[in-house]
Amino acid sequence: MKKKPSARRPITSTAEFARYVGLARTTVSRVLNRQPGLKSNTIERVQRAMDETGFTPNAYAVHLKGKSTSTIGICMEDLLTPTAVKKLSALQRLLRSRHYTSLIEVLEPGQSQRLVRHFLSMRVEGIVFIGHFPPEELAQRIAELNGHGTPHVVIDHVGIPNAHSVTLDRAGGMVDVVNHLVARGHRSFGLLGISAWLHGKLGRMHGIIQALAAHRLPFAQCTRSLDHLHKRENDFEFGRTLAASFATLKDRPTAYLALNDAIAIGTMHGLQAAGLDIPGEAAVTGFNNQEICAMTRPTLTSVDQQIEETIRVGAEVLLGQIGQPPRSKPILRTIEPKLVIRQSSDFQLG
Amino acid sequence: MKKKPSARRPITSTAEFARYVGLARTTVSRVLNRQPGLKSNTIERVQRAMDETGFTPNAYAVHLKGKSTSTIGICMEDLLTPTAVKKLSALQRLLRSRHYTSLIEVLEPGQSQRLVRHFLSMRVEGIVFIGHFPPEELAQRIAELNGHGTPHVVIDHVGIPNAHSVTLDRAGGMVDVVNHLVARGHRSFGLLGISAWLHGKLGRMHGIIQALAAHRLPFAQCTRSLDHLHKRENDFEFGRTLAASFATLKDRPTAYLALNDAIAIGTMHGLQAAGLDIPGEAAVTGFNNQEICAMTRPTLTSVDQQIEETIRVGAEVLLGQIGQPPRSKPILRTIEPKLVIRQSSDFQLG
DNA sequence: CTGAAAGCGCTTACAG
DNA sequence: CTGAAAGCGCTTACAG
Repeated sequence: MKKKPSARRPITSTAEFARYVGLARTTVSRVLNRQPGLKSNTIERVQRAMDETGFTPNAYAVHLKGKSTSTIGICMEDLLTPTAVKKLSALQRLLRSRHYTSLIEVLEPGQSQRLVRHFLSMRVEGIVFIGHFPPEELAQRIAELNGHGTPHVVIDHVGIPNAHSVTLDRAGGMVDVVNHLVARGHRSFGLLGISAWLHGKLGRMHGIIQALAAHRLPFAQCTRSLDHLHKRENDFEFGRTLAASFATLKDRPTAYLALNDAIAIGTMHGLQAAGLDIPGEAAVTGFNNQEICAMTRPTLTSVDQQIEETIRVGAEVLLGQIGQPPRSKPILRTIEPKLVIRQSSDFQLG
Repeated sequence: MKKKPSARRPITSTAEFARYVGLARTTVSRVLNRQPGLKSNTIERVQRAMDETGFTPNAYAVHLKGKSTSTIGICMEDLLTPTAVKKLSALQRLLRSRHYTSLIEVLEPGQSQRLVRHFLSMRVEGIVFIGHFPPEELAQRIAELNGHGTPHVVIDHVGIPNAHSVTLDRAGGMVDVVNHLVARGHRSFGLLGISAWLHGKLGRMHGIIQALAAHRLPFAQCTRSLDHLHKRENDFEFGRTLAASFATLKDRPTAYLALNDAIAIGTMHGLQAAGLDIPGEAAVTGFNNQEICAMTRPTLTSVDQQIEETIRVGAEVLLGQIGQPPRSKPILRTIEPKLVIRQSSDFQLG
């Protein structure tokens, strides 16, 4: 039976604690820092006293004496999307295994400078940005960190000058999707939410164009977008209304490529509500490969972001900078996503 | 155009910084701490110099001088379930608005003492536990914190001795579910994953029994559980196989109450695969009211946890302890969940 | 506003 | 192992 912790004022300094144990402050410090040349009896006495009193050395004093903080700042766009959270979770676990503590903060609009200052005042050894941020603001922060010599890595956000970054090759993902659908006999494609030409060569649009060209399918004739007809607020609803509009078209596409899983699922609902069979009369694909893809009817083909790999590489890029001279050129690493074929597209046309 | 931050060694102390600004260290400290009686010109000079150099005062030194850390430790069971993440997100936002910094950690099995020590060494002003933990271990940590006089609150986990806690009235949620289904004409209920008699009066089972009794429906005759037939690994699959087994029963229940949304959705798949119409031939309800409930076919009736309210109350309980003498009796607050009726159960039986 | 000084709780040589 | 001492980067009276 463990002794009940005393309800009196807790011990707050090594001096007080050393008096309690009956050892010198120096000796206690040595035990706490696992230094060699100590009698096992002494170590035990200190351990026991720590259990009895619950004493913990003040981290602020420890680090003030020059000991590295072993702390990494993680700046999140939000904690709302499953992929963002998975990245955070994977990163935190990985950092923890390397004995780093994470300082996790969600960036509120316009607060990036304040947030980075907070991280710096906590003397973090590096900062990770996960998600999408106002580009000029992020660029400014990266410039400051580079000026400071504080390591960083930007995950997901492509195109920030002088930023070390890790990005998903979304183009490659769409190439796989298009190849798969073409192999299943599809020649006409509805694009849902993929109207923006983002991310240059790593962007979805680039991949779609590239893949179609490789099959000698003219992009303009083979693809159709109705994004302009509907407002995107709730992704699921957006997909549903898009699908409803597509369903009324005379020569409607046989395959539907959605920006993400929620839009894809909404699309399936919309098409099914219009009496269309999936995948018999229409193939649908999502993006992100959330758990939910296995729970829909039919199950949804999607593109997996390879989050573990992304985070592994991100951490490598970040930790590789610690204690090294600053790099002159930004590091750019690309992650290849992976197509996961499920029922919603797995049907051979005519 | 902002000046490019200098690439030279950053300024790391007020002494150095004061020299840079051309003011006394004392004066700089006063500006940083927004103390009165300073010329606006002086304040501006310091501000400008901070922008130029990116200098941030060392938080470890600041707090060592006795300034409160304004830090709260948040101990999460995991970051895997949407509800857990929503709670974390809401809590962090709320604490931030009160000018508290969050230290977020995920508890790895058996590491609770180490984690709490880490929080204490960071001199947090309180600790929040979110999720379910090994009860004896959590009880031990709570005892230690009480001994220390460190404020805490336990969210979700009921029954920890001497813990201040906020819990969902799951019984109340199930009462609402049962009342709703009885009103729709149901008299026989399949229980999916709800075989354990957890949480006493706040537990689901208690609510189901209570509600059935109020309608003079004998619990033993009216409910059926097949949980023992299948192993619960993946909740969705668990629901699917449970439903398949229920479908083979001669006198199968007309309504199905699932432990959570994933099981409910699996159940819908299983029942539909057996050719049953939902809600025409079987009603299904979930628990947690995740976004996904609006994306299934049919959409899923579920019980909303009222996360914002839970977190609001949790923060109130925690922050209310700071700077106050320790309470002799633990605070227990209950949150009432809210039934959200959707298609999966919204059908009047014969 | 300046400047010198004390002290927060540690770690780390140093001499015994 | 002990004990006295210096110093990390701050804040806060205190005298000018």
